[in-house]
Amino acid sequence: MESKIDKKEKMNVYFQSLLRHAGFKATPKRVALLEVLRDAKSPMKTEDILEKLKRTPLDQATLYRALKELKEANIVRQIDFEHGHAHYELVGKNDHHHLVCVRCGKVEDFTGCGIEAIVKRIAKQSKGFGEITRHSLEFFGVCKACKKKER
Amino acid sequence: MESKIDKKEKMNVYFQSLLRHAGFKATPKRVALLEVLRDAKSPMKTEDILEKLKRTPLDQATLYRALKELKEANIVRQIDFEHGHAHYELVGKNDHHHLVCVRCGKVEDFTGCGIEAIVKRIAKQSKGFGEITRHSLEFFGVCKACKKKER
DNA sequence: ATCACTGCAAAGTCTTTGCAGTTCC
DNA sequence: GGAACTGCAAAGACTTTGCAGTGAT
Repeated sequence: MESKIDKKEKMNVYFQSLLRHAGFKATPKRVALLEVLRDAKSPMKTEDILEKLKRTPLDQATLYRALKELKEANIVRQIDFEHGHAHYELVGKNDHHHLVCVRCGKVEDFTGCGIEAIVKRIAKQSKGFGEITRHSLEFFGVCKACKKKER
Repeated sequence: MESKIDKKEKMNVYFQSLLRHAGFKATPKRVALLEVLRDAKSPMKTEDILEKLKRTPLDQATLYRALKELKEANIVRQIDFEHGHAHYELVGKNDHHHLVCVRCGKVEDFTGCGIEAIVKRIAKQSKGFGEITRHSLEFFGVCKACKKKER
């Protein structure tokens, strides 16, 4: 179990340095926030982030401010699952999207979608845009569990 | 100019029949709403829809209710440009997405992105999802006009 | 010591709901 | 006539802002 502790410690240092390099102060709360996002299995909504941070309570205003700045620094990504509120995840690999169940909200990751070629083609074909920096791509459907309950 | 009038008249009839076939009543307000969306050059926010409908004033609650039902009937599509509010457009061709300028909000259409192959592959590879009904795909960048103003 | 960060309370924006009255079929 | 639609007012959900105090470098 020592290795697990070590890992967490190392990650703290990593997040501290990540924050400092982006021009932020490496406060315990921001490090804790990044740890929560790191440990999430899918993008989180603010309510769940605050719940997870109950040991280092964080004000919602502070959370929203931190998330906004982390987004601008490209450390955190905001995602819209059409649930009426935003979800957030750490920026990791780029080619990484989601399948969302429209019934139960379940989210499954999908990597390697190979959309880069499309992005390149669009950038070339577009008359008004010279630069495409980012794209949103989420898939919506019905998961097998919900499909089963159908009848 | 008569042909233009004819077209509008025909479209009224078309929208009326569209509404009725979907199980709605073909009220003048709903037809007018669909006409506004039809005439839009890019997806509209509710504020602009209400402004366009000033000749047949529509309550915002009624608008939101109508849009919700039209979405469920797959007559209207809701789109997220990350502007803090939803945009709506008529469902037309399916393979149709947008380039959004993150500075000025300008929207350019893009057709023929060819994502169907990706969707098929994802549906096949996914363990938990048997059915993918829809996807969101928007591109964000900086338009040439904003790029010019940069220095 | 300074400037970023934080909490608290309030406000802001977009969207939804309850209910009574109206309109379409 | 009845179910769907509408307007009005209020509430609800999510997010942002102002300001005074705290903490990291």
